[in-house]
Amino acid sequence: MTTAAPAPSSRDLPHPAREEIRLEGVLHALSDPVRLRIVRELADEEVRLSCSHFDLPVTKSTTTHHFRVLRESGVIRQTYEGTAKMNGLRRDDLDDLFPGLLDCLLTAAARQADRHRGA
Amino acid sequence: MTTAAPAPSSRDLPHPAREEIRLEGVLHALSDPVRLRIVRELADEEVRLSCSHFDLPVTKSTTTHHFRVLRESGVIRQTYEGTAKMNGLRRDDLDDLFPGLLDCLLTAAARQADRHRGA
DNA sequence: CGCTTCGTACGATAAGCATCGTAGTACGGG
DNA sequence: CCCGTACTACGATGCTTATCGTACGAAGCG
Repeated sequence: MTTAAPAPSSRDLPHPAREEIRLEGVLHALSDPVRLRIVRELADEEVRLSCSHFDLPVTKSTTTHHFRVLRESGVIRQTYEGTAKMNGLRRDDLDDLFPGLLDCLLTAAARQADRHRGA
Repeated sequence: MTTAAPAPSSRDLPHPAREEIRLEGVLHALSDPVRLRIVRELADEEVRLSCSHFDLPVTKSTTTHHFRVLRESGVIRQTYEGTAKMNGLRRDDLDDLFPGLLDCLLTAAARQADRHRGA
Protein backbone atom coordinates (compact mmCIF):
# COMPACT_ATOMS: atom_id res chain seq x y z
CA MET A 1 0.00 0.00 0.00
CA THR A 2 1.12 3.42 -0.85
CA THR A 3 4.68 2.96 -1.99
CA ALA A 4 6.11 5.73 0.14
CA ALA A 5 8.30 7.07 -2.64
CA PRO A 6 6.10 7.75 -5.64
CA ALA A 7 7.39 7.90 -9.16
CA PRO A 8 9.86 10.77 -8.81
CA SER A 9 8.49 12.53 -11.82
CA SER A 10 11.00 10.69 -14.03
CA ARG A 11 13.87 13.09 -13.38
CA ASP A 12 16.34 11.68 -10.89
CA LEU A 13 19.51 13.13 -9.47
CA PRO A 14 22.48 11.04 -8.37
CA HIS A 15 23.44 11.47 -4.72
CA PRO A 16 26.25 9.72 -2.90
CA ALA A 17 25.11 7.28 -0.23
CA ARG A 18 25.77 8.36 3.33
CA GLU A 19 28.76 6.09 3.75
CA GLU A 20 30.25 7.32 0.50
CA ILE A 21 30.56 10.89 1.70
CA ARG A 22 34.22 11.81 2.17
CA LEU A 23 35.47 14.47 4.51
CA GLU A 24 37.93 15.74 1.94
CA GLY A 25 35.10 16.17 -0.53
CA VAL A 26 33.01 18.10 1.95
CA LEU A 27 35.90 20.38 2.82
CA HIS A 28 36.70 20.97 -0.80
CA ALA A 29 33.07 21.80 -1.53
CA LEU A 30 33.00 24.33 1.29
CA SER A 31 36.33 25.90 0.37
CA ASP A 32 34.70 27.91 -2.42
CA PRO A 33 33.22 31.25 -1.30
CA VAL A 34 30.13 30.92 -3.48
CA ARG A 35 29.35 27.43 -2.22
CA LEU A 36 30.02 28.35 1.38
CA ARG A 37 27.54 31.17 0.99
CA ILE A 38 24.92 28.84 -0.43
CA VAL A 39 25.33 26.45 2.46
CA ARG A 40 25.09 29.26 4.98
CA GLU A 41 21.83 30.44 3.48
CA LEU A 42 20.44 26.94 3.43
CA ALA A 43 21.32 26.50 7.08
CA ASP A 44 19.75 29.81 8.02
CA GLU A 45 16.42 29.18 6.37
CA GLU A 46 15.91 25.62 7.54
CA VAL A 47 13.64 25.05 4.55
CA ARG A 48 14.36 23.70 1.14
CA LEU A 49 15.14 26.45 -1.32
CA SER A 50 15.00 26.54 -5.09
CA CYS A 51 18.15 27.31 -7.03
CA SER A 52 16.63 30.50 -8.40
CA HIS A 53 16.08 31.81 -4.88
CA PHE A 54 19.77 32.59 -4.56
CA ASP A 55 21.18 35.85 -5.80
CA LEU A 56 24.74 34.88 -6.58
CA PRO A 57 27.45 36.89 -8.32
CA VAL A 58 27.79 34.30 -11.07
CA THR A 59 25.76 33.23 -14.09
CA LYS A 60 23.15 30.53 -14.04
CA SER A 61 25.39 27.88 -15.58
CA THR A 62 27.99 28.48 -12.93
CA THR A 63 25.31 28.28 -10.28
CA THR A 64 24.24 24.91 -11.63
CA HIS A 65 27.86 23.79 -11.43
CA HIS A 66 28.22 24.82 -7.78
CA PHE A 67 25.01 23.10 -6.78
CA ARG A 68 26.17 19.94 -8.45
CA VAL A 69 29.49 20.02 -6.60
CA LEU A 70 27.60 20.41 -3.34
CA ARG A 71 25.29 17.53 -4.19
CA GLU A 72 28.01 15.18 -5.41
CA SER A 73 30.10 15.82 -2.33
CA GLY A 74 27.14 14.94 -0.14
CA VAL A 75 26.54 18.35 1.40
CA ILE A 76 23.09 19.00 -0.02
CA ARG A 77 20.17 16.99 -1.32
CA GLN A 78 18.41 18.08 -4.50
CA THR A 79 15.01 17.10 -5.81
CA TYR A 80 12.82 18.38 -8.57
CA GLU A 81 9.48 19.91 -7.77
CA GLY A 82 7.82 20.89 -10.98
CA THR A 83 10.20 23.13 -12.86
CA ALA A 84 12.01 24.12 -9.70
CA LYS A 85 14.91 22.25 -8.13
CA MET A 86 14.76 22.30 -4.37
CA ASN A 87 17.87 22.20 -2.20
CA GLY A 88 18.33 21.18 1.39
CA LEU A 89 21.29 20.43 3.63
CA ARG A 90 21.97 16.77 4.37
CA ARG A 91 22.08 17.52 8.06
CA ASP A 92 21.03 14.04 9.15
CA ASP A 93 23.73 12.28 7.16
CA LEU A 94 26.47 14.78 7.96
CA ASP A 95 25.66 14.83 11.66
CA ASP A 96 25.75 11.06 11.70
CA LEU A 97 29.06 10.82 9.89
CA PHE A 98 30.79 13.80 11.48
CA PRO A 99 28.96 14.83 14.66
CA GLY A 100 29.15 18.54 15.30
CA LEU A 101 31.20 19.31 12.23
CA LEU A 102 28.52 21.11 10.27
CA ASP A 103 27.57 23.39 13.13
CA CYS A 104 31.21 24.06 13.81
CA LEU A 105 31.81 25.06 10.23
CA LEU A 106 28.72 27.24 10.11
CA THR A 107 29.73 28.97 13.32
CA ALA A 108 33.22 29.53 11.98
CA ALA A 109 31.84 30.97 8.75
CA ALA A 110 29.49 33.26 10.67
CA ARG A 111 32.31 34.49 12.89
CA GLN A 112 34.47 35.26 9.90
CA ALA A 113 31.62 37.09 8.18
CA ASP A 114 30.98 39.17 11.29
CA ARG A 115 34.64 39.97 11.69
CA HIS A 116 35.00 41.09 8.10
CA ARG A 117 31.83 43.12 8.36
CA GLY A 118 33.66 45.21 10.90
CA ALA A 119 31.80 43.87 13.91
CA MET B 1 64.08 46.92 24.92
CA THR B 2 65.73 43.63 24.15
CA THR B 3 64.23 42.93 20.77
CA ALA B 4 62.48 39.75 21.83
CA ALA B 5 63.06 37.96 18.53
CA PRO B 6 66.74 37.36 18.05
CA ALA B 7 68.33 37.06 14.66
CA PRO B 8 66.40 34.05 13.30
CA SER B 9 69.41 32.39 11.84
CA SER B 10 68.94 34.46 8.67
CA ARG B 11 66.38 32.16 7.10
CA ASP B 12 62.85 33.43 7.56
CA LEU B 13 59.52 32.05 6.46
CA PRO B 14 56.45 34.16 5.66
CA HIS B 15 53.37 33.36 7.74
CA PRO B 16 49.98 35.03 7.51
CA ALA B 17 49.01 37.06 10.56
CA ARG B 18 46.24 35.62 12.68
CA GLU B 19 43.59 37.96 11.34
CA GLU B 20 44.59 37.19 7.78
CA ILE B 21 43.71 33.52 8.06
CA ARG B 22 40.65 32.74 5.94
CA LEU B 23 38.28 29.89 6.60
CA GLU B 24 38.09 29.05 2.91
CA GLY B 25 41.86 28.80 2.79
CA VAL B 26 41.98 26.49 5.77
CA LEU B 27 39.29 24.24 4.33
CA HIS B 28 41.03 24.14 0.99
CA ALA B 29 44.31 23.25 2.65
CA LEU B 30 42.68 20.39 4.52
CA SER B 31 40.78 19.10 1.50
CA ASP B 32 43.89 17.37 0.19
CA PRO B 33 44.45 13.86 1.56
CA VAL B 34 48.19 14.30 1.94
CA ARG B 35 47.84 17.56 3.83
CA LEU B 36 45.04 16.25 6.02
CA ARG B 37 47.30 13.37 6.95
CA ILE B 38 50.13 15.71 7.86
CA VAL B 39 47.87 17.76 10.07
CA ARG B 40 46.52 14.66 11.79
CA GLU B 41 50.03 13.49 12.59
CA LEU B 42 51.00 16.90 13.90
CA ALA B 43 47.95 16.94 16.14
CA ASP B 44 48.66 13.47 17.44
CA GLU B 45 52.22 14.11 18.43
CA GLU B 46 51.73 17.48 20.09
CA VAL B 47 55.35 18.28 19.36
CA ARG B 48 56.96 20.03 16.48
CA LEU B 49 58.05 17.62 13.78
CA SER B 50 60.59 17.97 11.01
CA CYS B 51 59.47 17.63 7.43
CA SER B 52 61.60 14.56 6.96
CA HIS B 53 59.82 12.80 9.81
CA PHE B 54 56.82 12.19 7.56
CA ASP B 55 56.68 9.19 5.29
CA LEU B 56 54.42 10.44 2.53
CA PRO B 57 53.56 8.81 -0.80
CA VAL B 58 54.98 11.75 -2.76
CA THR B 59 58.42 13.03 -3.62
CA LYS B 60 60.33 15.55 -1.57
CA SER B 61 59.49 18.49 -3.83
CA THR B 62 55.81 17.73 -3.55
CA THR B 63 56.15 17.46 0.20
CA THR B 64 57.72 20.91 0.31
CA HIS B 65 54.79 22.18 -1.73
CA HIS B 66 52.20 20.76 0.66
CA PHE B 67 53.94 22.17 3.71
CA ARG B 68 54.01 25.56 2.09
CA VAL B 69 50.29 25.44 1.35
CA LEU B 70 49.63 24.56 4.98
CA ARG B 71 51.83 27.38 6.19
CA GLU B 72 50.45 30.01 3.80
CA SER B 73 46.88 29.12 4.70
CA GLY B 74 47.72 29.57 8.38
CA VAL B 75 47.32 25.99 9.51
CA ILE B 76 50.90 25.34 10.57
CA ARG B 77 53.89 27.32 11.73
CA GLN B 78 57.33 26.51 10.34
CA THR B 79 60.74 27.42 11.66
CA TYR B 80 64.23 26.33 10.85
CA GLU B 81 66.29 24.51 13.41
CA GLY B 82 69.68 23.80 11.96
CA THR B 83 69.17 21.90 8.73
CA ALA B 84 65.75 20.69 9.80
CA LYS B 85 62.50 22.57 9.35
CA MET B 86 60.16 22.09 12.26
CA ASN B 87 56.38 22.12 11.90
CA GLY B 88 53.67 22.74 14.44
CA LEU B 89 49.95 23.39 14.31
CA ARG B 90 48.81 26.97 14.89
CA ARG B 91 46.38 25.79 17.51
CA ASP B 92 46.32 29.04 19.43
CA ASP B 93 45.47 31.16 16.41
CA LEU B 94 42.97 28.73 14.95
CA ASP B 95 41.21 28.21 18.26
CA ASP B 96 40.96 31.94 18.69
CA LEU B 97 39.58 32.56 15.22
CA PHE B 98 37.35 29.50 14.94
CA PRO B 99 36.75 28.00 18.39
CA GLY B 100 36.35 24.27 18.32
CA LEU B 101 36.78 23.96 14.59
CA LEU B 102 40.17 22.30 14.60
CA ASP B 103 39.16 19.64 17.10
CA CYS B 104 35.95 19.05 15.20
CA LEU B 105 37.86 18.54 11.99
CA LEU B 106 40.39 16.25 13.62
CA THR B 107 37.64 14.19 15.19
CA ALA B 108 35.85 13.93 11.87
CA ALA B 109 39.05 12.84 10.14
CA ALA B 110 39.71 10.24 12.83
CA ARG B 111 36.18 8.89 12.55
CA GLN B 112 36.49 8.55 8.82
CA ALA B 113 39.85 6.83 9.13
CA ASP B 114 38.43 4.35 11.64
CA ARG B 115 35.41 3.68 9.50
CA HIS B 116 37.50 3.00 6.43
CA ARG B 117 39.84 0.83 8.41
CA GLY B 118 36.88 -1.45 8.95
CA ALA B 119 36.38 -0.55 12.58
C1' DC C 1 87.67 21.61 2.81
C1' DG C 2 84.78 17.84 1.13
C1' DC C 3 80.72 15.03 2.12
C1' DT C 4 76.13 14.18 3.68
C1' DT C 5 71.63 15.46 4.97
C1' DC C 6 67.74 18.40 4.63
C1' DG C 7 65.14 21.24 2.30
C1' DT C 8 64.33 24.94 -1.81
C1' DA C 9 63.83 26.82 -6.42
C1' DC C 10 62.61 26.39 -10.96
C1' DG C 11 60.65 24.48 -14.95
C1' DA C 12 57.61 21.14 -17.04
C1' DT C 13 53.36 18.69 -17.31
C1' DA C 14 49.02 17.16 -16.84
C1' DA C 15 44.82 17.43 -14.55
C1' DG C 16 41.23 19.98 -12.31
C1' DC C 17 38.16 23.68 -11.88
C1' DA C 18 35.52 28.21 -11.95
C1' DT C 19 33.66 30.79 -15.29
C1' DC C 20 30.96 31.91 -19.31
C1' DG C 21 27.72 31.64 -23.55
C1' DT C 22 24.66 29.24 -26.29
C1' DA C 23 21.57 25.90 -27.28
C1' DG C 24 18.43 22.69 -25.50
C1' DT C 25 14.98 19.94 -22.34
C1' DA C 26 11.27 19.46 -18.84
C1' DC C 27 7.29 21.23 -16.72
C1' DG C 28 3.13 24.07 -16.07
C1' DG C 29 -0.34 27.50 -17.74
C1' DG C 30 -3.18 29.77 -21.02
C1' DC D 1 -0.48 23.62 -28.77
C1' DC D 2 2.44 27.37 -27.89
C1' DC D 3 5.00 30.04 -24.63
C1' DG D 4 7.49 31.24 -20.55
C1' DT D 5 10.14 29.70 -16.62
C1' DA D 6 13.67 26.82 -14.54
C1' DC D 7 17.38 24.40 -15.05
C1' DT D 8 20.84 21.47 -17.95
C1' DA D 9 24.31 20.04 -21.30
C1' DC D 10 28.15 21.05 -23.93
C1' DG D 11 32.10 23.30 -25.40
C1' DA D 12 35.60 26.89 -24.67
C1' DT D 13 38.84 29.33 -21.90
C1' DG D 14 42.02 30.61 -18.72
C1' DC D 15 43.64 29.90 -14.00
C1' DT D 16 45.07 27.00 -10.34
C1' DT D 17 47.26 22.96 -8.59
C1' DA D 18 49.41 18.37 -7.71
C1' DT D 19 53.05 16.07 -9.33
C1' DC D 20 57.74 15.23 -10.76
C1' DG D 21 62.96 15.78 -11.83
C1' DT D 22 66.99 18.18 -11.55
C1' DA D 23 69.90 21.40 -9.86
C1' DC D 24 71.01 24.24 -6.02
C1' DG D 25 71.84 26.32 -1.03
C1' DA D 26 72.46 25.92 4.03
C1' DA D 27 74.00 23.58 8.15
C1' DG D 28 76.74 20.23 10.42
C1' DC D 29 80.55 16.59 10.65
C1' DG D 30 84.97 14.66 10.00
